[in-house]
Amino acid sequence: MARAGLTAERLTQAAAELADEVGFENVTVSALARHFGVKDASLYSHIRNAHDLRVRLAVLALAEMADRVSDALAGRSGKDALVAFAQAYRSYAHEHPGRYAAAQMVLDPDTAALSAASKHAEMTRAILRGYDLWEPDQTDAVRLLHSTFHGYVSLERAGAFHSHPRGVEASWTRALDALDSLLRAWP
Amino acid sequence: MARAGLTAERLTQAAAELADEVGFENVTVSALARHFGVKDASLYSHIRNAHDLRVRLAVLALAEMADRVSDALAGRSGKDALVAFAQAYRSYAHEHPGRYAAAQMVLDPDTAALSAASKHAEMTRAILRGYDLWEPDQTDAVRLLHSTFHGYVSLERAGAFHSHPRGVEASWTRALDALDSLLRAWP
DNA sequence: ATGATTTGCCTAGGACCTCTAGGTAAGCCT
DNA sequence: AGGCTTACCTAGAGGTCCTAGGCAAATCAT
Repeated sequence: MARAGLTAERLTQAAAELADEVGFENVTVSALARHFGVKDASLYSHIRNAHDLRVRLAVLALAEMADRVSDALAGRSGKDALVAFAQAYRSYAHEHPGRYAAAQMVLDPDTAALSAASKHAEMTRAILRGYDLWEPDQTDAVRLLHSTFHGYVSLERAGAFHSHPRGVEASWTRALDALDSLLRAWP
Repeated sequence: MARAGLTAERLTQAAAELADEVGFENVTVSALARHFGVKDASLYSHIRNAHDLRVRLAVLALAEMADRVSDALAGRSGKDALVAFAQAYRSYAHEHPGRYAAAQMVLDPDTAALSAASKHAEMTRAILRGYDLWEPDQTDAVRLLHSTFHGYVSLERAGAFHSHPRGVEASWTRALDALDSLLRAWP
């Protein structure tokens, strides 16, 4: 009997691919075991339980997003940075719907602190260096940007914008224009 | 043996209460059957399956939200309407977290069309009558507002804002100010 | 190389959820 | 009171989650 060579990392990676294929809610211990050709019980020496698996997946997704956004942001500032951030964020969500859904999990504070979630807020803050904003306006703006990006992507995926013919892409571009002008003239 | 007097409506209502208590993902056919003191199988003459139950719950939540927002909007315009809409939306999400989560379900196009989801976009559009916006800017603005409201509430519930001491309430108020000024000077 | 230890995957099995098929009895109608 | 509809039942199959305990493969010590 050859061993499958399972590790928590390989399981998490496979779970991420599975999530993008069949949706985050269908990432189950059983499905993952089937994928590796082993029995369900075999996974429990690598992961604590199903929730643990999903948390690991969420942490992976958060790290990947942070990397992408970080790359996109390099060497840019002002509106250039804003648009680059937004595109990187949205394209990740489109390419990896399952991982993106995982990244929205409610993590307990300890896990969240260790994850790349904090890096995210930090990078949003970096965008604002190109604008004339200082605390506490900066924090308010970070929250507004994050909310809008997440909200847009999540409504888009839920099909909330299909009822109207206006192109989703066009509205997105206009939203970024609007946010840019808002940041330049913060009330 | 007295009958429990189940109907699809009573089941949906109970499911809504259950969702707010234990979370949308824990609304199961079994839990609902336990609540009424009947066997699981008894529910299947009223609902088609577990997914059907959740869809009914989502439709209920969408209708409730539409009612609330509609009430809040009555007789207001401009920033007054914007703030009223936003407060109604956010307070519903806070008071009924389980139903709000249900309302985010991806509904198939037919169900979505029949539900109050369309009424939602229509009302957002009503806000904009107080501002000087016309198509296609109006649609873009509707999408931006909806995204921001949903994004803020959903990140707030996920605990994304806890990492920073700045009050979540203060940022929300500032976000509404910002959106108002954005709508008044749409680029 | 051989024996000892660790560790990866196994079987067995319990608890819970979903859903179908078919049966019994409660309530309504005439 | 008899008949019809329908609300709820029992029985049971199949899936997911997870624990306990066992065997064997890989790794390490001698």
